[in-house]
Amino acid sequence: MSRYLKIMFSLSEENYLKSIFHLQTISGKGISTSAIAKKLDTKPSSVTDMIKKLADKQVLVYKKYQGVTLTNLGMKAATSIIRKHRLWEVFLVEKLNFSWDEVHDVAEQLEHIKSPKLINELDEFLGFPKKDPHGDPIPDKDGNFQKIEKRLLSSLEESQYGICVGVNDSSSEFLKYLDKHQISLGQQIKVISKESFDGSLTILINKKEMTISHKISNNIYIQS
Amino acid sequence: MSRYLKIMFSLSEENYLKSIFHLQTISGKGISTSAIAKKLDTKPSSVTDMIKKLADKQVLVYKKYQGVTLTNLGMKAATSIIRKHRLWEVFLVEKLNFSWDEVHDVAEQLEHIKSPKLINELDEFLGFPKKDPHGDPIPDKDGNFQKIEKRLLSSLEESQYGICVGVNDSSSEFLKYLDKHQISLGQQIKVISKESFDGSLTILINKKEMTISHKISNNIYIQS
DNA sequence: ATAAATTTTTAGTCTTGTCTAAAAATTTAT
DNA sequence: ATAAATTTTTAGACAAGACTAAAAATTTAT
Repeated sequence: MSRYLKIMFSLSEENYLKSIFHLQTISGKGISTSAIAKKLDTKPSSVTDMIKKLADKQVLVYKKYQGVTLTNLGMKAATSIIRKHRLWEVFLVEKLNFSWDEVHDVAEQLEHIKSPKLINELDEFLGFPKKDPHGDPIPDKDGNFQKIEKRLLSSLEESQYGICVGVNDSSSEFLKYLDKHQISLGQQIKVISKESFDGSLTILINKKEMTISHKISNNIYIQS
Repeated sequence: MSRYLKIMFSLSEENYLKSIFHLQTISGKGISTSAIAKKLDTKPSSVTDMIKKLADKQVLVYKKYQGVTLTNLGMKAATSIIRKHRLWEVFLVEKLNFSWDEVHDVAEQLEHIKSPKLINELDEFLGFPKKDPHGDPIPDKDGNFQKIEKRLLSSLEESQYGICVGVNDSSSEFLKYLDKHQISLGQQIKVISKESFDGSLTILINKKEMTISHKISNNIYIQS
């Protein structure tokens, strides 16, 4: 048997776990109180309180003033929430006519529904998708997911190219920008020139040339 | 315009609204504090507190010691929650292989998801169903739903018959009982004899005779 | 290496929704 | 019609999760 009892998490606890997981996949190190506070749009003092609760529940390791790290248990819990979030996103886009910039808020709610049968049946219903509408990998039932080696578009040099495979910023504003300029997943992007002064790129996409700022290219993931 | 601002309800408030609505459709009169407490498995004192809050929000009328009645606003809010609950039940049974005794707990969670687009798209995706898996009518976008004139099986007399159109008790135990004895929606049921002493019925269903207690026949709805 | 700035934690408060115990009102019974 | 039983409300407390303000620890700067 893999576990004796399923620990239950409150809505708030789940949001903390998810945020810490995301911060951890980017920055490796122990995650600071203030980083979590910023991500969750709350106060550092509130984070300290919650961190203690989660440490008691064995999902993370906490040493005063030194930030936190998820334990294996915490990683599993976080992955399970992310699996739910991304499967619901696929459902919303593929079955319910949502566009990729509309799914996030609803998926944030749906990810907290507790029912193992629900999520596994949904997975099957959707044909066991491997990626969500933003190109992010969907963990399977056991929490495993393919690490796609992706780079930021901003890291490409002149005359290099790649396929757009994901976005870093999933905000509605950014996704609408991409739609407006007809940039979507799976498209080939070639760098025509790179401006060293401000990092802006002139790219070839859809047989059209366009110039994008560093802020844009720094939020688009590509694969070679 | 039908309204200027959409009032938001907490999870708890929504559960109160739904319970009061259900109690009101059965017993007509003002709903007592203790009836609500029983339905929600909570204490009367807690109910009094919540009732005051809901009265402030104009969704019900409350006079001390006299029970409560939903206002039109409250009816609308309750109907909207019931619409969501029943649509999700259809989804679970028709798309995700849930049986009718498994849907309730999950639908209780899903009914609180807030997104008008989500529920209207789901409605369309399911082909605008008119009834949920237990035979209960699904309110449309505007809150209207067909009142099906249904009677309790227990009210039938000898040699009368009807079609099974719904259940009063949606508990998993009761639904499993029905499954085990092959009683399902749409089936014809004929009363062979009625025992006046304990109200038990001998019925003909599926070309088979069987005897059921009053408690069972009092939880099955039929239509002539 | 010590002072200044920043970050983190603590202590105490607030809100939501619940509870218990006791008081008040209502209903039922004699 | 008054007493007894029941129901409802009030008052005060508690847990979760957040906040503010102040104290403590750490990091940065001189």
